[in-house]
Amino acid sequence: MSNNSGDDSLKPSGDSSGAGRARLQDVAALAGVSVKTTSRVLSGLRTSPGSATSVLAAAKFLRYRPNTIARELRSGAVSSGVGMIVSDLSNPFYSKMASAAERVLAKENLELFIASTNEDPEKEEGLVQRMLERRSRALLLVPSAQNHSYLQFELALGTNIVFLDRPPVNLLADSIVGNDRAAASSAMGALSSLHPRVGVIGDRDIAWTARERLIGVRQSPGFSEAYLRTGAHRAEEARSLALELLTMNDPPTALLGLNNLITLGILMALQDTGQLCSVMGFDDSEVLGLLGVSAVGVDPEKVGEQGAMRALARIHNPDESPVAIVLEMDTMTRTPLDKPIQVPRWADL
Amino acid sequence: MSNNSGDDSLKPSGDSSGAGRARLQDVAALAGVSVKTTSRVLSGLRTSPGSATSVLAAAKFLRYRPNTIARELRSGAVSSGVGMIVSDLSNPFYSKMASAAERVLAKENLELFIASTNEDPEKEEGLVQRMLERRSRALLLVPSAQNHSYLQFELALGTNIVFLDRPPVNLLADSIVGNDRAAASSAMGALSSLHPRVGVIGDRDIAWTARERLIGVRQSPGFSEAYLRTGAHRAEEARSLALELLTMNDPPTALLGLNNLITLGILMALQDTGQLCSVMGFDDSEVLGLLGVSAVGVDPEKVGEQGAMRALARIHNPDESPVAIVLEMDTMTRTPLDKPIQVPRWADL
DNA sequence: TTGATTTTTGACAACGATGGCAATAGGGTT
DNA sequence: AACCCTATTGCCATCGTTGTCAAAAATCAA
Repeated sequence: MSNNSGDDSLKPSGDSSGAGRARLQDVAALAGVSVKTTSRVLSGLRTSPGSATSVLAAAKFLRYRPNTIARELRSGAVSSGVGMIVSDLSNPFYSKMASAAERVLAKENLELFIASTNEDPEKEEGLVQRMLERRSRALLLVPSAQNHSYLQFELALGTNIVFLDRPPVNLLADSIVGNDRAAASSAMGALSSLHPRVGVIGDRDIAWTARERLIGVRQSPGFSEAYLRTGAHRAEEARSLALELLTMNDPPTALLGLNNLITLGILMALQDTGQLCSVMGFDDSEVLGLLGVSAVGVDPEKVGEQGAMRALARIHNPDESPVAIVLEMDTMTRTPLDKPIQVPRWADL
Repeated sequence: MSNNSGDDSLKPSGDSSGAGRARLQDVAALAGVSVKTTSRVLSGLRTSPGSATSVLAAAKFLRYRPNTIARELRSGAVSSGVGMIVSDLSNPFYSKMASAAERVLAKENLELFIASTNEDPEKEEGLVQRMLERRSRALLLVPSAQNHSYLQFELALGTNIVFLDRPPVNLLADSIVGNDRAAASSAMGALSSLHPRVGVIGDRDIAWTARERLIGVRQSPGFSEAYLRTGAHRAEEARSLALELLTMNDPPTALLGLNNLITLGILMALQDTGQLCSVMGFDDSEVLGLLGVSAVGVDPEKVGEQGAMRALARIHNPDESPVAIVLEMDTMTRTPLDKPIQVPRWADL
């Protein structure tokens, strides 16, 4: 009852670093009960009302905050965090994905660590390893690398890995992707049934989505290599490539942008030349909505949400076999595809 | 030398959960040295070449990965993660901020946890507490709450907290904010010197930035309450409010949007009515650039970057006194402010 | 060869929390 | 009053890693 006289191992004091924070032991000493009882009260297990009140009072007085690190170590060194690795967090496409995932995970009291590869495949494995060293409960991965066999061992160890937007290569794991190839094919088909010459601008072929879209476009009747330009990664690069196409002798009367930044570049080019041209783009956004540009793509929020749910499902039922979810891509038709897009040329004013 | 016969406490086996991962102890046993020597080799401390090679080989063979949780617990229960709490990760303004912070922190091998309050002040304290329970090295906070005295104690304990975009209330802590009031005032001044009637659309006054911008606008000569509408939080709400102003008997000839989503709503309204109207907006974005809308604001990447750097500085030198950095807001003039903005009315086609 | 010095090593204890289990206190029944 | 049964409690070990410190081994000088 009164072992609070002659205390010994109380070491918290005014150290400049993280010290000074109350530990369970400190709360126990103040409340006059054992550490274990304190732990029990704070985790809501059965205790006598007496110890409950004194422990709660002591905890409040000392502003006790449990130490997640210690708790996680004790309970099997499994973190309550989920790692997410995206290729570029500043791209709204991925940040929306991250946001949706965060929203889903927060409901289950799981936190989200985020890291960005900046499309550097070399960086991917390093970041993945760091997430694994943290013993994340799951990993949401927008892969940049071309080979994921390095994850085989982790997967066998029971790590939950979900691939977002792009499937794993040489690995059997959960994935949420869109049917990029078919969507690209049908977008190209729709445009080329209305236009004699359709220009296509594509990304560097680092990402799976970029490659799939290219394949789809090439498969479509009406496609011509002469009107294809690839290698654009930022909007500015796409702008130059679009200008190349638009200044040809027989310029295309429609342009297809194979991702959101590229489509932006196309619009900039149209603004530069003032040409009349239909446009269609991958990955919808506010700009496209406002300018009436038709778009095709998956909703990144849906990918993030489904990915997070997939991870939760796997956490709760680890022995399920991998599921590959393919989301249908929605086409949003705004300006009819035979009509040109108007981009205001404000710089002339 | 050969204590690998008659091993005892080796417990990793085919458990379905996180078990099965090699521990330092397993590597040590295989390499035939003590746990401590193993630890030393792996952290690059001086050892004999012999133990170094055998340990490294064993670690590689067993695919050993250090356990960050245990490591952090041992070294003072301080995490190598930095927490970031934003109001809305799906808003590009904040995701760019987060992206820039992540980039800076990654260079120092610090990870980033992200959580979103969705502008709910109630949620803020809970999320902050969870980050603190993780013993984050620092906290980057875009605050929603109106009072931060609850952080006084944490600050005294040596937690590094940096406020981003909005300053702390009732607390002395590092902050990186813009001079919203002055910028709003001068934007309003610029517009009203050219236009007889300037309409202003503002946010709900939950955020400090929203309140400051309103104050600035009100202080400016030429301001009229009759042409102010507030309470817009999403683009759609701003669109309705803008329509209200545009359908008045004496509609404004210029509109000022007090944040990025609002300005988007204004553009949608102009598209609806087809009216000629100048526009200026807070927080620059691609849409505004493409449509030639002038903008004023801080670069969110700069806020994120500076905030992260501030946190790093404080981690390295904890006894520094709090610094409040005020970033000048840049004005980006595109379409001259007396000229109307053209928003293509594609829906009529 | 001996002793002094340096290098390399391993036993042990910690970090802060929780699970297992035995000890104790409390309450009820005969 | 003696018993049993349950509710409550506290001791100890443990999670995986690293700091401390002293022992052991290797190196060097005389």
